[in-house]
Amino acid sequence: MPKTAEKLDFGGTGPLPPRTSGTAPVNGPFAGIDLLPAEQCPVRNVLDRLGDAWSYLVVLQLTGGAMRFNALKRAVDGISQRMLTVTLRNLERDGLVQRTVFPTTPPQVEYRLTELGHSLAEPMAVLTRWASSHHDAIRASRRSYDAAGKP
Amino acid sequence: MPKTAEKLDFGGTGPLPPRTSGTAPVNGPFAGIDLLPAEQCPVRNVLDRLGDAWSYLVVLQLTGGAMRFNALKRAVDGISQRMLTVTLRNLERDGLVQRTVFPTTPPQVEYRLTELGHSLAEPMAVLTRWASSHHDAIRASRRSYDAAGKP
DNA sequence: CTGAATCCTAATAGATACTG
DNA sequence: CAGTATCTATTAGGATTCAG
Repeated sequence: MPKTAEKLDFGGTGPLPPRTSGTAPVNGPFAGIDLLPAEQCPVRNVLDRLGDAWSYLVVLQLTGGAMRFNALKRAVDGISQRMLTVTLRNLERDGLVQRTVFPTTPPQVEYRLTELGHSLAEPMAVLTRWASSHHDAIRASRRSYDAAGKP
Repeated sequence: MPKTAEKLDFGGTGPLPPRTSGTAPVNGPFAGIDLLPAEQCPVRNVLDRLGDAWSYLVVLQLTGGAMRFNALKRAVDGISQRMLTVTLRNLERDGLVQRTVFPTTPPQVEYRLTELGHSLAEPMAVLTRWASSHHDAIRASRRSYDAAGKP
C-alpha cells in the first residue's frame, strides 16, 4: 500500500488500501454496485479480512457451529496460537464472530458466528465453488506458463 | 504460513498454505464442495491471488474491457509500476489474463481477461455486493469495539 | 484452558534508477 | 511505452515465555 496516500478512515484497522480513484466499470456484473464510492472501498475492507487464509478457514470452521479456542486450533491445523488469537480478535471486531466467556475453572471460551458472520457464508461458498470448479484449469495454466520457461 | 508444514505442490507459486487437516462442515452452504480434499485446498489458491487488493482491482478494471499497461496503472491509482507488473504476471500465469504484445514503436501491450477471468467476475460480484451491503455494519462494529477500549 | 507479551526473521511492498 | 533491477523500510508471522 502506498505510504504516500493520505490516511483515510477505514475503520482504523489493518493496512490502508490505496486510493481507488479509478472509474469502476458501469456495465457487467459490477454495474450498480457501490464499489469505489469516493475514497473508501467497501470491498477492500472485506478482502483485507478474508484475503488472509486464516480468517477464511476460521469462518469456514465456525459455519459448523460454535467452537472453543483449542478446538479451533486443532481444526485449523497449522495455525499458530498467536495467529488464531489475532484472527479471532479481528473477526470479533468486525462483528463476524461473537466471543463468549464462561467463568468456569478452567476458563472456557466459545466462538460462534454472528448473524452477520453467517450471512457471509453464502458469498464465500460462491467463491469457493468457483475455485473448486476452476482449480484444475488454473493449475494447468500455471504448469504451461512455467513450462514455457518464464521464471 | 507455518514453515513447519511440509511443502506441498500447489502449483509452485506464492506462500504455501498450512495443512488443512480440519474436517469441513458437512452441512450448510459448503456441503458438497470439494473444499479440503486431501492436502491441497483449491480455495486457498484462489484467495491467495484475490486476497491481495491489487489483483482484485486489476481484474475488476479489466471486466470493462482490454487495457494497456499505463492505462491500468492510472486506473488502479496508487499501484506501483512494480506491483502492477507482478500482479499482471500472476494473473497471466493463472490464466485469468491474456497479455498481447503489438510490435509497434513504441511497443504496445494489451491486457484482457480470458474466458476464465470473466467467469470469475460473477463470484467476485457476489462478494462485492455482500461487502457493499454490510460495510456499514462492519464499520459500526469496529467503532463500538474500539470504543469499548480494546486496543 | 485461554490467552498476552516479547523477540526475531523472512517475505513483501514501495521507491528509484535504468533499458529495449 | 512497458517494463527490469536493485535497494530499503515495513510488516506479517512463528517461536517462546509468562499469566489469570
